[in-house]
Amino acid sequence: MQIGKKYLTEGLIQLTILLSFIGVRVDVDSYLSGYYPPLTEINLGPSSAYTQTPFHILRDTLDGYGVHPKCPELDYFFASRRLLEEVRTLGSPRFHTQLNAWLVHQVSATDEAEHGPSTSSGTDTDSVLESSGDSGEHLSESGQEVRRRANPELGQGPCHTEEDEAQVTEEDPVAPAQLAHSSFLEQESLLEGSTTLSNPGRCHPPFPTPDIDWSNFLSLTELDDLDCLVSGRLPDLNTDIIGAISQNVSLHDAMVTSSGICGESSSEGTEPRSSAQQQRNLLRLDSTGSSDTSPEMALGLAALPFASVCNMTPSATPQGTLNDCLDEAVFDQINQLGLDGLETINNQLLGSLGCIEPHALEDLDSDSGLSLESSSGSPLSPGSSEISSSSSSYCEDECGATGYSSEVESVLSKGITDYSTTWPPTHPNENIWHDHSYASAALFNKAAITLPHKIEEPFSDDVCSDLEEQELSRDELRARAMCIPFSALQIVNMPVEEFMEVLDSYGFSSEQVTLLRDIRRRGKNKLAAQNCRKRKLDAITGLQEEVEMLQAQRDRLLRDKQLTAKTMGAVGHQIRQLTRDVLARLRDRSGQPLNPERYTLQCGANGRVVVQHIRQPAVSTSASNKTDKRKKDKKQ
DNA sequence: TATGGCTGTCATGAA
DNA sequence: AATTCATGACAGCCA
Repeated sequence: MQIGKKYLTEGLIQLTILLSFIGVRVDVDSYLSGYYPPLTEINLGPSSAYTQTPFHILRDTLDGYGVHPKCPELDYFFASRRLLEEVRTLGSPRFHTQLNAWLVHQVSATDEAEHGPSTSSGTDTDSVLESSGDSGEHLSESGQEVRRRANPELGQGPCHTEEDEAQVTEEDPVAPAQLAHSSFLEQESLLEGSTTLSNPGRCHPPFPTPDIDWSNFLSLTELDDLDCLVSGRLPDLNTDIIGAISQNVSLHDAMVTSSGICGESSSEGTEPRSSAQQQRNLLRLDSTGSSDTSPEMALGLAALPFASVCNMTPSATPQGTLNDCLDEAVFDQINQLGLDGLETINNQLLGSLGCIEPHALEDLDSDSGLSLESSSGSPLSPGSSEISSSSSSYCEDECGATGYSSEVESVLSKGITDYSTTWPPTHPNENIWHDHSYASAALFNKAAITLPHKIEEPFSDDVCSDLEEQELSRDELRARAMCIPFSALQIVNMPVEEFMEVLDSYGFSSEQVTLLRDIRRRGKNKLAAQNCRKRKLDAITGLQEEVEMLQAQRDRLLRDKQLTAKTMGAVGHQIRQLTRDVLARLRDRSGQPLNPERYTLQCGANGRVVVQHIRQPAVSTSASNKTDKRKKDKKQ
C-alpha cells in the first residue's frame, strides 16, 4: 500500500512537473468542486512551464528547515515537500492535495489487497503525504482537472469529455483508476526510458506528441493491469523512482521524464554507458550547484540545449538511470544543436590554429591560384589505389601540354610513388580547391606575408608532416617530387627578387629551376586567367545591363513619340475646326462667306491673324496626273 | 552519348 | 632582356 501510494505519488508529481514543463497546467480548482473531472486540456497560452523553476534555491531551505542536506531520509522528505511546493507554484496552491486524493483513492482499492507490506525503505511516504498535504481530509472532496496549456498538440490528444467527467466521481473507481494507470504508465515509461534511453539511437525527442501517451493512459481501465505492473515494477520503483524523486528535480529531469512518456517501451537492461553518454553526463544540469535563476531557462525549451551547455557542471549525484534518460533525451539535442557544432568548430579551430602554415593558408586562399591542378585530377589520395590512376591521368593530361619537361614528369612519377607512402589521404573537408572568387593581389600578398617561414626557412620535417594532410596540386606534387622546399603558393607569391634569390641560393638543378619557373608561371597565369574571366564576365554582365537599360530607354522614347504624335493630331484637328468656324463667319467683298477650301488662316509673327488665299491646286493636280501616267507607263 | 560550363594551361602580345 | 599581365585558344573534367 505504501509502496504503491508512494509510487503513484511520485509518479504523479513527476507527471505534473512534466506536464507543466511541456505547457500543461494542472488546475485543481475544479477538482475541488466536488467531483473528479478527468483530464481536460485547454490551451491557455504560455504557462509557468517556460520559466525556470529554481529548484536549487528550494533545496534544504524550503519551509525554513535547517535540515542537514546529507540526511537521506530528511532529504527525501523535504525533496518531496519541495516537489509538491514546486507543483503548487506551477499552477495551483492546492495541487498536492489533489495528488494525495488521487493516490489514496486509487491505490487503496488494489494495492493493499494484492501487495504485501512494502519492502522498500519508503516508510516515510505516508509522512510525506500527510505532511505535504495540508488538507488530507480533502481527499474525498477534491476533484481533479488537468488542463493542458500552451501545447497545441496536447489539445488534440484524447481528452476526457463531459461524460467522462460525469463518470469520474468519488464512488466511481474507474476514472481514478485511469488516472492511476496514467500515472503508472508515466512511471512505466519513465522506468523503461531510464533503461532504454541509454541507447542513443532509440531515444526520442524530449517532447513527443503526448497524444499517444494519453490514449495509452486512457486505454487502461483495469486496475489489475496496474497492480500487475506495479507488482512487477516494485523493485525498480524502490530504487529508481525513489532515487529519482528524492533528488532535486530540474528541467533536465523533467525533460527526460517526458521523453519517457513518449513511448520508450523497450525494457533493456542498463548497459554500460558509452563514452558519449558519459560525456553527456558531464553536461547535466546541476540544480544544486546552479544558484542563478538563469534566464536561459525562461527562453523556452528550444533554448535549453545551449543554456544547459552554458550551465553545465559535473553532477556528482548518483541519480541512477534517471539521468541516463536525461542524458539521452536532452543532450542528444544539445549535442546535435550545440556540442556537435561546437566540437566541429573547436576541431576546426584547433586544426587551423595548430597548423597555421602555408598549406592551411593555401586552402584558405585557394582562390589565389594555389589550387593548382585541382580540377583536372580528382583529389589525389596518396596512399590509396587511386594514386596510380590519378598520376596516370595527370601524365595523360600533361603529355599534350607544351612547356612541360619530360624529365620533370618522369621524376614526378617517381615522386608520386613516394608520396603514396609519405602523404596519407587528406580529409574530404579539406578538398576545397575550387574557390573561384576573384583573387586580388592584396590577398596574395597578405598570404605571402603571413607565411610563417621566410626564404631562409624552407619546409622542415614538421611542416612536411603537416602538409601530408593537405591536398596537393600537381605542381605541389611536382615540387615535392623534385625536392623543392617551397609550396606553390610561396613560389607564386614571392617577389621576383626573392624568387631569383631562391634560384640562386639553393643550388637547384636545371630541372628544379625549370620546374620552379613553370610553377610560378603557371600559377600567375592561372590567376591572370581567373581575373581575365572574371573581367569578361563582368563586362558581359555590364553590357547586358546596358543593353537592358538602352532597350528600356528606347521603349520609353517610342512611347513618348506616340504620345506626341497623338497630341499633335488632336491639336491639328482643333486648329482646322477653328479655321472653318472663323472662315464661315467671314465675308468676301461680294458679301459671300469664305470658302474654307480656298482660304486659310495664318498667324503672323506679331500675333495678327491673316486670311490667306490658298493657291489653286490645278498645276499640282496636273503634275500628279503626269506622275501617275509615268507610273502606269513604267508598269506597262 | 552529347553538351555546356568551369578550370588549368599554353601561346602570344603588350606594358 | 626579363618579367608580368591580359587574353584567345585548347583540352580535360563534370554535371
